[in-house]
Amino acid sequence: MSVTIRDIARASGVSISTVSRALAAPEKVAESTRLRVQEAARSMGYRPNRAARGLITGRTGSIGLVVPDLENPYFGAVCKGVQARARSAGYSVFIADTDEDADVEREAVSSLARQVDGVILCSARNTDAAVLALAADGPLVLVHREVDGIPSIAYDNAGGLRALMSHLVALGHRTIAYAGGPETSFSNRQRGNAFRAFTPPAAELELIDLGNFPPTFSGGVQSGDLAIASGATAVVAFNDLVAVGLIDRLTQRNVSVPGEISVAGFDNTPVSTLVRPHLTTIDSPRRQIGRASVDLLLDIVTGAEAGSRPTPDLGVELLVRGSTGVAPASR
Amino acid sequence: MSVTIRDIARASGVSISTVSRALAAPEKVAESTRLRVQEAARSMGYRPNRAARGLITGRTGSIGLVVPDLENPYFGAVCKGVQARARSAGYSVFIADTDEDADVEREAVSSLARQVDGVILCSARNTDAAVLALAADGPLVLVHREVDGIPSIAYDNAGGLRALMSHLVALGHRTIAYAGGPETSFSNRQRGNAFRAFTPPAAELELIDLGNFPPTFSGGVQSGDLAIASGATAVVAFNDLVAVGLIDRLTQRNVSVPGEISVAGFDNTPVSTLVRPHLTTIDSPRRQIGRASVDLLLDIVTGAEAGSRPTPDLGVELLVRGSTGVAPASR
DNA sequence: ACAATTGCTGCAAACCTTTGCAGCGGAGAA
DNA sequence: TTCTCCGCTGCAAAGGTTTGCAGCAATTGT
Repeated sequence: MSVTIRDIARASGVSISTVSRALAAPEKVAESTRLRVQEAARSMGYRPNRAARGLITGRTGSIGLVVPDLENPYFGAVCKGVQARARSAGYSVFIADTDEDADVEREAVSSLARQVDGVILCSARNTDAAVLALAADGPLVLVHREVDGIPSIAYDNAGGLRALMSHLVALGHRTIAYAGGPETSFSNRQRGNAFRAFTPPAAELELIDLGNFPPTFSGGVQSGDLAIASGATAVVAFNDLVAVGLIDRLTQRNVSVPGEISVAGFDNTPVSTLVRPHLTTIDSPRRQIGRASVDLLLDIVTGAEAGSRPTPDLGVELLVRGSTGVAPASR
Repeated sequence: MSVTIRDIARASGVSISTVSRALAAPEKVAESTRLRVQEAARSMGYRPNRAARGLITGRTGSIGLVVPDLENPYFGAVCKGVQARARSAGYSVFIADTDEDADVEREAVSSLARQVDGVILCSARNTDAAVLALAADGPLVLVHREVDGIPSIAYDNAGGLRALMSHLVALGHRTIAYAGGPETSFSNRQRGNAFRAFTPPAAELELIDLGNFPPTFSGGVQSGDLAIASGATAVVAFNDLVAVGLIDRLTQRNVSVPGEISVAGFDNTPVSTLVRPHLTTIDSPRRQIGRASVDLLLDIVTGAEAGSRPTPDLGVELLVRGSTGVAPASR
């Protein structure tokens, strides 16, 4: 069928062990032999059988990635980062979409765990206990979620939110509302906590919590009327999509953005510059998150000593665009 | 380390062959034995070693999926469809993102081909010859692309375009422009050809080709000024993103949509209802495409006789929304 | 010239599962 | 009772690769 190490051994007149070494550990083989073998392998189009290799090494050369929703460009970007980094490290990646379902998520992680070297779990929908149980199936790295004892990658949600708040306060806003995401979302908890804990340098500030909304356009629409009723002059939305929905509703009700109410989003997804006004938002380094999670996972898998790799800078950045402006003198 | 078939054999007092059969071909084993073995396997948490199984069966239980851009929700949706169907058939899926690069695409397909049972290649960026060469590496199914001799899945681009054109003509438009996508895109060729070939039942029609644009928001912006200059009262864009960029530019130039110019997109991506006016567009059955491509691939892999499965209905649907309206009496 | 060392290479086992073949025992038929 | 057949089970080989160990030859040191 396909060409094996044995065919190459025959063609180049050496044993299969030598072929194996010539390809995998070139320094253990005399240069002349190595060249001969490598040339034979090349010309015969040899590709190692990963199943056979995996059988003996116990490693598969692939990793698993579990995300809640592939159709969401946010996770698409994370996937791209994971993808790219894994490829350059010689790994392939299994991707599983859970449709935001905790059961599917558990099933996906545990079935993947048996056939990969490690799993990256993105925005876990499960409880801490369930996640902990999943970690028993094999190396696991969490993204956008922290659970005691499991390595994870996250960016500075709180810092981003504070930057946004400072920006709004500087524009003169004194009554600011937060349109939250799903109650169970780790990121939402971080953002919400940072919001409630925000204390400006000097000014008196009224903070209003509008409640929890689905992290979607229609979630934003829902929050729109509450935002108007609240009397806030600025609203921070859980993410860009919610912000866009919110703006849509405000516009429908003839409330001008940012003239009467400023709106800001989170994540700098592509949609943020597709709408008018363009969205002020926090840019989260999604691809970098993907890359960093692969690095972390592979360090664990290959047993690299902790801290051998510098912690990547996963800083966030405030992008000021048209949807935020100076607070109206009065409403 | 982990529990193998051998451990179960010992625990249940049978040979490893019997265990293997009890789990894989239950009818070949006496019921009492089967129950005993299955219970042991369950309680010991046995999971078959896929590498070992793959080594002997020559099958991996996984498929590969190669897409141009995971961050594009269009492909995200296709991935979801592939994903879901593969899972229910007991397959896992490797996903590779090529960043729209033909070289990366070839590399991805051929490296994946060695470790999966078959590959689904979405919107191939390569030439026909290169795609044909890739098909030699193993079972290959094409999506959104047709190459002689390679099985493929596509939906009715031309039919969708014609439905759109009829809609516009019915609204009184007599000068219609097409803002094309990338020259190398198969879908764009299909849509463009259908556009140029369109012949309405009765009316005199002027068709204008605005040229090729990147399939992005800024591609749409680029086409905006050309659209205005062309004198067309309606523009069909290559896809939703181009349509949104186009509308954005028209709005900036104080051309009202659909008052002065109607705009329509393609694909019904989520963005089509995020903007105002909502986009009239052609809904393409993305998830269904993903599912159908898995079905086709697995039929090939498992050697099912051709035609054993009914051809799925991958019809498209015209969604009329706010961005198209009656043609202005004059401009 | 001999011993010790070093650098390469080959042998063979191991990884876990599937599967063709043969053997065993029991049931039914003659 | 004896033969046949059948259902169930076990043996053993096979699949491609890696790797510890041993062997071999050449080189270096004395």
